[in-house]
Amino acid sequence: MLYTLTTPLYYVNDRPHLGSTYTTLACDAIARFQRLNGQEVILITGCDEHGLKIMRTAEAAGLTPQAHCDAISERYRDLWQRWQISNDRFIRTSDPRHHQVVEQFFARVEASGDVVEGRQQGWYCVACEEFKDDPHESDDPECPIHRRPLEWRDEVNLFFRLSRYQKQIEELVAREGFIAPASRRREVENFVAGGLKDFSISRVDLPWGIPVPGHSGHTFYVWFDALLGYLSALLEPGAPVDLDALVQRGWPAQLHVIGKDILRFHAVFWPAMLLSAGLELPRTVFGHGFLTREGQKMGKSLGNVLDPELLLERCGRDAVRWYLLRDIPFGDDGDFQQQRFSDLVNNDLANTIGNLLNRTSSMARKWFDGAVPPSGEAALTSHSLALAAATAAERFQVAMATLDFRTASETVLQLAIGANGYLNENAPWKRMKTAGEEGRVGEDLYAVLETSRWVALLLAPLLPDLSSRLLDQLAQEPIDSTGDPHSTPTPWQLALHWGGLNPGLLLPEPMPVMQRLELDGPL
RNA sequence: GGCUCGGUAGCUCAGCUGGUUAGAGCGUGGGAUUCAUAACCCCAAGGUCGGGAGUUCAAGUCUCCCCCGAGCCA
Repeated sequence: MLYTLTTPLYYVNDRPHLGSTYTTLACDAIARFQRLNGQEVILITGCDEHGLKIMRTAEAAGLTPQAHCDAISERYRDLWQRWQISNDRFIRTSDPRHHQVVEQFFARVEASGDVVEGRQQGWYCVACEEFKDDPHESDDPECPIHRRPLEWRDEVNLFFRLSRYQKQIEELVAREGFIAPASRRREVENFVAGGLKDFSISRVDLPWGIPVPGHSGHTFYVWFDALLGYLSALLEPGAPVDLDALVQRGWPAQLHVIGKDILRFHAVFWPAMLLSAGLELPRTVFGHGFLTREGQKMGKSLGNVLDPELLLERCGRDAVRWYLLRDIPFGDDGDFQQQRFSDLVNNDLANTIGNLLNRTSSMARKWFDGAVPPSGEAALTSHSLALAAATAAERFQVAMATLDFRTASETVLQLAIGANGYLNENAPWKRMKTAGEEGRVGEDLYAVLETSRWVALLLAPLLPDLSSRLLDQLAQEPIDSTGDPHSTPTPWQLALHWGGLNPGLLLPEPMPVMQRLELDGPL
């Protein structure tokens, strides 16, 4: 079975920010984890490019909308590449084939009798691309979110008859596991319980959009078109556009990962649209929280925006991934604190995990001819570290499967802490001074080296780079979490087998696998 | 205004269906050690679990009221 998961299709209004990077990193970790376990994964990301806001942004920059979208979407594509995101697709809603998908989808919705004309009158926020119900002062109303003036609109639009799906959506939304984390479910339930209203799916006089077939002058409302990008991303290159074929190509998605602000679109409007078109519904919609910085909202006006490009350059992939995945409960809001960021990276990655391997490897090399020592008793699965490793791997699997990156990370870390403790307890450097203890020293070192190998393996989906550097220091092949599916047990699963490290294997000269972060001045 | 979600050690958070002296990591202080990226290991201090009332043999954990923060809807 295919495991399809999606990031949002990011709106090309502006360059990528940390929020979208966070979402994308998390999805990448999930995708890698699933692949390691043998799933054939399709990780979809991309850009949402239509709408009035884009048109105006482009105008302000003196560009055509297309040129503007080309430029921004390229930045996204490039950024994800530099973060080594293992996305399988990158869809742009200005793609001509996406237009065809939208047309076909609309035809189905229309055939279901779910498209009606209606008059839409009210105050409109261009930034939200939404009508605002009843602003307080009608003289000079502004958007409460964007603090920008609303524009009066009075137009005849096409409406999607969402109200017909009241019952089905109620059931869907109440379903265990559809909306995650569960703490967000009630809000959506209440919204649905309030009665679903038909919503407009077209705009008039908006040239930067996909024309609605059979309704000249109308283009599709951005959201209607954007959500369909998830389908377009699954099209087979070159083959004719056929919605029915998508079932073979990975639809329905197992998981939509989104920011909590767009939960409603994904958990209410989107499923109703799919029902209308006779397509299957996604299994889970996960709304994660937002990031603040040192307790404050990030924003241009405050000038405290954390730039993902800068973060990548100055701190590297592993550091940022670790901090975001390990320290922020996925789903909750999180606060980026620089001190904590460098504390965690230095303590966990450089000191605990990196140094563990470093100290052990150098002892092994010094006293066992530069190689992995004979395993002896340490090869037994009843060895205390073997047991710890097995338990950690089990917990890790459960945590990752439930998107609990925090617990998963902590589990790996605890394994490394345990191994460090084991070394201090058994003090091979002391034992080595008494004759006849070499055997025991070798066993202890073996057990710790083997544990390090497990640490490296478990880190593969979370920190693929550090994982390979650790494995490299252990003279092991890196684990590929980007490629084609493997039948189970997969190479990764097979590698997670106590005793997999071969005694006698020559160890490379120890080098720090993780540089400590020395950040002077704010990022 | 209605609703939702939070309010647990200096910080970030765990605490399942109520039950021994409330936990972890970071930070702080002390000790031990030298294999190692001044790293690792051990120990300690620090909490009237937002406030109040109630249910119970027993409440951080249930009920009600209030306060604070974030958000959704008006």
